[in-house]
Amino acid sequence: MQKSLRRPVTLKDVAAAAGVSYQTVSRAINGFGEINAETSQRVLKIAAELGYRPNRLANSLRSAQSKALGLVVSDIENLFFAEVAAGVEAEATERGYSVLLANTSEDIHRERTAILNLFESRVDGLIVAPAEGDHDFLKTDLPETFPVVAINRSLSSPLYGAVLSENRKGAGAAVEYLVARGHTKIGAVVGSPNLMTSQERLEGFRSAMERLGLPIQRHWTAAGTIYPKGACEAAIEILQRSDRPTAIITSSQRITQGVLMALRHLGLRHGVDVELVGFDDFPWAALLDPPVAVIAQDTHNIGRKAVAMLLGMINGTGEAEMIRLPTRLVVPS
Amino acid sequence: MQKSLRRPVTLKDVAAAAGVSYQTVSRAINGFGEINAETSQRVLKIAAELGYRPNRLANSLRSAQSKALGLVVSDIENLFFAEVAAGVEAEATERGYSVLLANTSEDIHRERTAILNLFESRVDGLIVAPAEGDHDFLKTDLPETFPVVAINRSLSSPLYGAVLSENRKGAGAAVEYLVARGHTKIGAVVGSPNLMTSQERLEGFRSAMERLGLPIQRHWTAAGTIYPKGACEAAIEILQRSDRPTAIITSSQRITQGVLMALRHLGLRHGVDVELVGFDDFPWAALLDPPVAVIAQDTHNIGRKAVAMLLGMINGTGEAEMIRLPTRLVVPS
DNA sequence: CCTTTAATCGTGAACGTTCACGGAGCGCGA
DNA sequence: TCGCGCTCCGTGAACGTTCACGATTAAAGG
Repeated sequence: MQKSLRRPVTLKDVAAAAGVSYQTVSRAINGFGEINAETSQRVLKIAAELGYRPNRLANSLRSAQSKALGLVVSDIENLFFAEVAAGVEAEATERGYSVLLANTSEDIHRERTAILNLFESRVDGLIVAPAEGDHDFLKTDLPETFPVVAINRSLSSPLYGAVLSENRKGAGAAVEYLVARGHTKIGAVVGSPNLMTSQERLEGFRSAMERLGLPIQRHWTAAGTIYPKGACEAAIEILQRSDRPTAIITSSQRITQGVLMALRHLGLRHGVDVELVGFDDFPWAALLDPPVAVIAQDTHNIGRKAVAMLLGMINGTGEAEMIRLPTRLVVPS
Repeated sequence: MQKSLRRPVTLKDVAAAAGVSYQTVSRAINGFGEINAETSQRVLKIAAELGYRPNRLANSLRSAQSKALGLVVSDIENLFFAEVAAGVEAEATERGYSVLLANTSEDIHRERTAILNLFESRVDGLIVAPAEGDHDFLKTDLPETFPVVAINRSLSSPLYGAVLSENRKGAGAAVEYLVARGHTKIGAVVGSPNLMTSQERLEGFRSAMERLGLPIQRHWTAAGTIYPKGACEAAIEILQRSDRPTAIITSSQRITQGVLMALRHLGLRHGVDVELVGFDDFPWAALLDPPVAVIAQDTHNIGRKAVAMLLGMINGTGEAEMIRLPTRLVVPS
């Protein structure tokens, strides 16, 4: 009816208005416990009239579960993580959970403080895209059994779950695609060599090349940084050689960017002088001239599966495991 | 020392271990209130040894402020919002606030439930990128003075703040740029006509054209959807005409995408047959062939300023206002 | 020596909810 | 009539913290 009170409406306010105890109101709101159907409806009606909104803080404090989970992402401005975040948010809200977002900018120290903050907010679990570096602090900062699921990179502990892509397979498919298009001299530019994604994608590249009996030239592969600039410099090294490869595989969207910058810088054209296939789909792939093929990761599902696994760990119906989602080669039409 | 307890360490645990009252521990932790320096250090040492982490839920419940703010974004997978979110997250964490993220996928109903959820989580304030539609529910669902700051689009109520870009100026600068490059026949493709951004950017386009004495053809401007597909169809309408414009201005990155798709579909080349200048910067602008000019919005600062204003409203040191950040024309080098 | 004041610390209550009970009222069979 | 069980609802406590005091001690002032 009216909500002239400055103070938010509480269970007790509703109880007083309905002439019942606040416990009864609680039962009506939650639809839980033994309560008469009529009473319940009457209470709910009054609650709606008063504009009652449950206080999740109090609920969480008492019930010792916040119905919130933390999402720690290494670079929210990277489209890959933005899409994963969308998947996480969607799955979480569908299941009645909130998402606390933290961005680390690939800084392991910021990641640590972010995780600490999230823990202090008493999130029920954590989804982390680990930055490069040592993650031992997880074991000391967090309770032994705190539910954590890693995405994109894994966390080298069976206690923590992980949702990853089939990096080796994906890279292999890219090699096969390029070979089918007549390439034999294929190089690769990946991110920091310490990163799991770089390693696995490079491994996939190498084993596919071997399987197909193609030569792997050490100076055709380079590991730079995860940012376009570093990748550009690494690519220039490769492309300046007289015996440069005719095709290059990259391990992420930002590296694809860098390689394209390198090509432009050297006056070469992609798809003509050097063909490109890179990890991660992006909306502009089809709009480049010529369009480039990409190895798309199942970004939304990475987010959704991570949430599903995490909630399983939280309520004990599931456990930490490592799952890998297939990639998909997207060739320009 | 040891944290063998399954139960998290509380203030009382630390108090017992230190032989003081829990209030004293509280004072030491918060560095607030009158406490002896020695005592404080001793307590802090013990707290650290026990691995004490404050429970923000309890803190928030008692102090009636959660030190958290809600970020409701209409499309987190849009790079513009991802960058704004990065700004929000950075400014918020620097100021000791957490960020609760919600994604609405441009659905006003999802936006409403998201805002309700956020309010139940007792966020201290809300940053909202409003979806298209009627926002009257804000007045009924939220307390009268609840702090809300809109981004990208405003909320037609002086109660709520807004952080926007100088849309008219930006569009005007784009027109001037095109005119300087010799264009006189300029069209525009914008998003949904009900959107503030579409309107303002179109207005800026029109007034600049008039100011420069150039003809505005009704059939050179089109309003589609905010997604590439709709923009593509709208652009095809324009570009199929025999008297098509030689240049087009777009009102967002996704629309730029759509126009590029239309050009490709019609066998036309951007920068050759039709020049393009669009709102929102994106990493691939410089890698297209030829590169395209863009009107960059100050995305990070939009996020940061929104947080700054919101925190001002929350602690009473500032008030709701509408501020506009300058855009920047980025021409390919 | 008594009183005042400042510094330091402790105590009870409260925030809004859920948990674990306990108790009233009713119907039903022996 | 008594007792039993079921349904429904209420009461007190608790979650971990802060708030508003009050209590204690020691130094300072007359």
